[in-house]
Amino acid sequence: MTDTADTAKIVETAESGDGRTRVERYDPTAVEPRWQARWAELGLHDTDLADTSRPKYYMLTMYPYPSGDLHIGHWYIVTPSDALARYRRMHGFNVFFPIGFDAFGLPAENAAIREGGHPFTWTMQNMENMRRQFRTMGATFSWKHEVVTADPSYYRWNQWMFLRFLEKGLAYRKKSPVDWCPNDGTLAREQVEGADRHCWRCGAPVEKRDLDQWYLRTTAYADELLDFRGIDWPEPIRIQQTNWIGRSEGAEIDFETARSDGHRGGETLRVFTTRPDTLFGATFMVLAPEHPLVETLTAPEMRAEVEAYVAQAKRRTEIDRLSTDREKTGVAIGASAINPINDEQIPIYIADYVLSGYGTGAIMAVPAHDERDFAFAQQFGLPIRRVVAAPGTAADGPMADAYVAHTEGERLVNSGPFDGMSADDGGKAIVAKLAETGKAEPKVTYRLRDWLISRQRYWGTPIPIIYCETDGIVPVPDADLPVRLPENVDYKGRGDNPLTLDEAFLRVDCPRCGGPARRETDTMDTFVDSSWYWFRYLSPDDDEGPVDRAMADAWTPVDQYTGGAEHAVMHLLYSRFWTKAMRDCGLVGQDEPFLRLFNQGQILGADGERMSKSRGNVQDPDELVARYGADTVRLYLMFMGPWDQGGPWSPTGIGGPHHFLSRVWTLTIDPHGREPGDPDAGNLPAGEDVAAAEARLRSAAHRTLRDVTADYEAYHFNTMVAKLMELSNVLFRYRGTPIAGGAAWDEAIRLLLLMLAPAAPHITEELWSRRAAEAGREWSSIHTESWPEVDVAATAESTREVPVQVNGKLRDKLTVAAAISGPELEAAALASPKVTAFLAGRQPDKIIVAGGGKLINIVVREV
RNA sequence: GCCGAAGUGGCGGAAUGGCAGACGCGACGGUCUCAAACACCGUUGAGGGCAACCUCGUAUGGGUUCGACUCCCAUCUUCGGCACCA
Repeated sequence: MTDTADTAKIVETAESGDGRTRVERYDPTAVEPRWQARWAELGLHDTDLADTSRPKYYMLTMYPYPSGDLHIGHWYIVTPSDALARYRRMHGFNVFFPIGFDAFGLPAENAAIREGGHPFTWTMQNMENMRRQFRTMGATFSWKHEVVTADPSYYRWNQWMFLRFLEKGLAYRKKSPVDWCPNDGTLAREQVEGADRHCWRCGAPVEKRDLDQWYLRTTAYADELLDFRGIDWPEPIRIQQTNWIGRSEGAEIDFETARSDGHRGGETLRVFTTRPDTLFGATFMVLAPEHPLVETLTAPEMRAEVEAYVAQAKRRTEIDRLSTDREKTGVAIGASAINPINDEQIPIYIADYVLSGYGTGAIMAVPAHDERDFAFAQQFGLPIRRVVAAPGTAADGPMADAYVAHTEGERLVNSGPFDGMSADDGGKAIVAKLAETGKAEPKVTYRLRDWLISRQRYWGTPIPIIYCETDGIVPVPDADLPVRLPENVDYKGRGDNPLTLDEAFLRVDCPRCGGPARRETDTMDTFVDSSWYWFRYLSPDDDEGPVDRAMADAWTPVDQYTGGAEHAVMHLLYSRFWTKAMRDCGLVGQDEPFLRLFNQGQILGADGERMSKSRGNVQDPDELVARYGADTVRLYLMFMGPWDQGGPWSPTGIGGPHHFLSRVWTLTIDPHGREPGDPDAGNLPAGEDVAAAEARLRSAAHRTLRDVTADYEAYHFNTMVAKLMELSNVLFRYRGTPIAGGAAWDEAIRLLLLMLAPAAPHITEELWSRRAAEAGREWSSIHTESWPEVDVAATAESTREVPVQVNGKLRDKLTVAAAISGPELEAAALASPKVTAFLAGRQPDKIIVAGGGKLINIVVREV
């Protein structure tokens, strides 16, 4: 890859009348498009996936939703990722850095309903605009591997894999409630507004409606998903996923309902508890309002009240129901249960703090040892009986709070034959006792629920299922895939799914009996698309299967995945699940999708809110690129702060990086220039001769290289840029002096450009080409260079500064030989006049030489 | 509410047990200029002092340590997620 044809000549510097040199100024608009075109022409970023001569590196960023325009948040994700991709290439890796679009989803439908267009058109136009904007960044995406999830060649494989999961028993159908508007059909969470829960479009009150829907069995992998061995993920994400999965060990225990007026008793009520040791403390029982036995158990005189409560609970959100802050509500249903361990009769309540989807939807309430049960018991005047006592605590007597935590030496009390056992042993013994008669068994439950993938919407992957009157649920045969979305749809300005009205789509012959049948009209959650897209980048046009196994084996797992922490428990967990499910279908040979994860922060609008068109707080990068150039915008985004932090967007300060790049430009093309304003211009610093100055410059350059390399590795881009600025400041100090343009200077410039190249690819490429031209070398891209090596010898220093503290307060700084010994350092510190003044004749009690002589602290008793 | 994260100059931030405020923005002063812009050099946490210097200071209150922005406990505030936004 060599070429000299359009390499610019170094610009002549001319003396102007005022004695100042006039050099060509840094003009990114002239430089950037030229190099972008050149890189594209040379195919610099099109990864050859078949090349095995170099080690592979799969660099992935979360693909964008084509919302319309790229905003500065997209740049914030991509810019450092691109810098890393370039950095890894300089280390000899064959880097794959693909891009695509998460093209299905709600906003496209909203636009279609609002504007009367088609989600397809809206999405395609947005993608075209975003592709253009991505190109102005100079990102090294491998465009020829692009994936668009709304394309039948992609979603076909969602359908195909769904059918494999169905065969494996990983997909199933179940009734479950949705938020329903009579005019606009199923509503998403964000489409339900206000405390009274009304439809965002038409304002109608939102109802719950039970629909038959498709689930994926994520819970089958719950234990495996808790195992993070072999992947290097941030601890907060691992903790969040662990808590989300929420593994609880405990027991299921059967209570029988008691005979009473109008009720014969004898039904089994199974509860799940993590605290079987507290069974003697169960003073009432609580069912979820949705529990199937509520209907049969409710006493006639309670029926009206219970039904009203059930209706009210249905309208509450889960967050609201689980709030421990809210006053406890509930209703006694007029029935009792019998505690199997002591035959005690306890009343049955329904309350919305018990959820039907967790455990068995019923609990034994132990107010003495559970905070929510305690609050409920207080509210309803129910007995609170202590059954676990910490050492020194009386077995009886009033309790001000639930005793939940465990204490060393605690014992069961008020628990009949189990009194005196530890909570742990007692729980096991109680379960074992009941297990003899089949009334209890040890059980593990999870907070994690199976994944509901059915969506009552048009703009998604059709679920490939046919309903036949004789054959029931019939999968679409593989040969008939993809089930395509019909193109002509009419939303009629409403939110419900137009597929349900499309006769041509709906009517189909049953693949088994040939009789009349009906297609499933639900489509898949868009999280299905994003659960495996990185495999498809490797073989986007493959029509034999979803993944090319050989490619997947060679290139996955992904080495580095970058995206927002807001995806901690959904997308990132679904992707892990999907990979494991694919593995179990024999499609891939790995357990985990992403080896290393990094969560970059989120750029908010200037108002501190999430950027969105409706808020009008979106920062358009095009404007900034036109004004400062892509390199400045890239550098500013990296310099703003730590990458994992994000924060409100403010362009204040973008002048800093621009200024820095201008200085790099000036240093490279005009080393001998001088500016007025510096009284020392042209002179070496006092006390330095040429040799000392060159040694100092080399030392600065190689220290910078050492530190910048560490910062790239640790993704500390803000300090990386700061260190390059420091080096440029050092170089500016030597500009116009006798060492400017010499060997040490030239080496420092070379290192500076190489270190800056991944972050600011255009200006470095331009300056690199000019240096080549000046030296009469043939051009080759700076982006094909190797990362330079640190000269450790050059970084050594003969003296260093040691802070001296007295009682932890800084009192002096000593300049000492770098190789000074500990005792010598102590002696020097004690000899310091400032130190002796503070000691005022007192003998030091202790002298601490910290960090191998990095700091000295003299401790002396205060008088 | 529950789970996770973050609070440091006028502003973005640096320092992850050892010199608080690197680097940059802004502001102020200067050089250059007829002038302005650009560029370049310098000053810039607060308070006190002529000065050398001193005191205070990392959301708040406590603790551990020779030494705490950093570790522990409690509190406050802000942000992300809570299963149909992506």
